Amino acid sequence: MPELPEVEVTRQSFADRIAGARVLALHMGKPLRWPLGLEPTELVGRQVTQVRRRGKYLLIDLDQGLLLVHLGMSGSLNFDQQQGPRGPHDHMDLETTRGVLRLHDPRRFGAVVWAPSEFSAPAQKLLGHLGVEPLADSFDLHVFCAELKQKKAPIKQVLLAGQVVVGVGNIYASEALFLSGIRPSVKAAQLSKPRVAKLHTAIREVLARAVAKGGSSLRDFVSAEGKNGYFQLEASVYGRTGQPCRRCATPIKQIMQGQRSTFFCPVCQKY
DNA sequence: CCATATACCTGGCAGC
DNA sequence: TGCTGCCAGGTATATG
Repeated sequence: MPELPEVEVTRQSFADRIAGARVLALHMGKPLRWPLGLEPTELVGRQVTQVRRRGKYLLIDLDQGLLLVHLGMSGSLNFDQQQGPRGPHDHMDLETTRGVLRLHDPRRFGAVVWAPSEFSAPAQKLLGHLGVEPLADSFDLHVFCAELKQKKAPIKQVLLAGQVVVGVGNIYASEALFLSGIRPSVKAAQLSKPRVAKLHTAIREVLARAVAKGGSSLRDFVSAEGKNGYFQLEASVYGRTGQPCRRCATPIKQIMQGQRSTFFCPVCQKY
């Protein structure tokens, strides 16, 4: 489900409300991708100081240590004063003095991992190799260009890998490549500087616009406030196999790259 | 080190 | 109606 925009929208929907809360209890459901890494009772009494995001990870900072939360493919967070009874797919309840943060994740590709600091081994195992934040000023065109020059894999897969730039998942990779007129199968190193400049702009625009619109609602995404997003209503290529390109009316093509579907317009994306 | 395949898990849907 | 197979927003890990 969640790419950078959905994770960021989720963060914004509860960060201010949970900041300052004290942990009353932590209940975990079925096993997630990785074990929590400490006894849940150890967290009782700790204070939530802030909620940050790094790539698709949420960092819930406590006055001592932090929780790394990943939504995987099907996860969503809900923060409310009172929650109903836990369902079969609710795998974390973080009870605090301000409300309960609940993780709902049917496929359980998500994770909640405790780390003593963001620089500790358990945190760095997950965060250490991540690329630059696309919406930050540090996403520099010239650095981006230089990094792509060293990658001979197809540009779509380089974007998805997250080692150059984070947060671009399967939906937004296809969308950004359409906006910049790039064929997803082109090797990253082959892209011209002007073309990379278009891609750099497209990534920022598509992600920022999706955040502003509340994320995508393919299937079941909802923010922690229960609102759903509207981005899918205007996807240019994602999920539009065979439908006419919005710009030139040519049928959108679908191919497989690294076991993942890619969507593109064969006429508008030639570079 | 690099690029690609695999594994994790459940639900929804198309096709028979 | 009910079964089967395939597909789904991610990414660490294994494999070549």
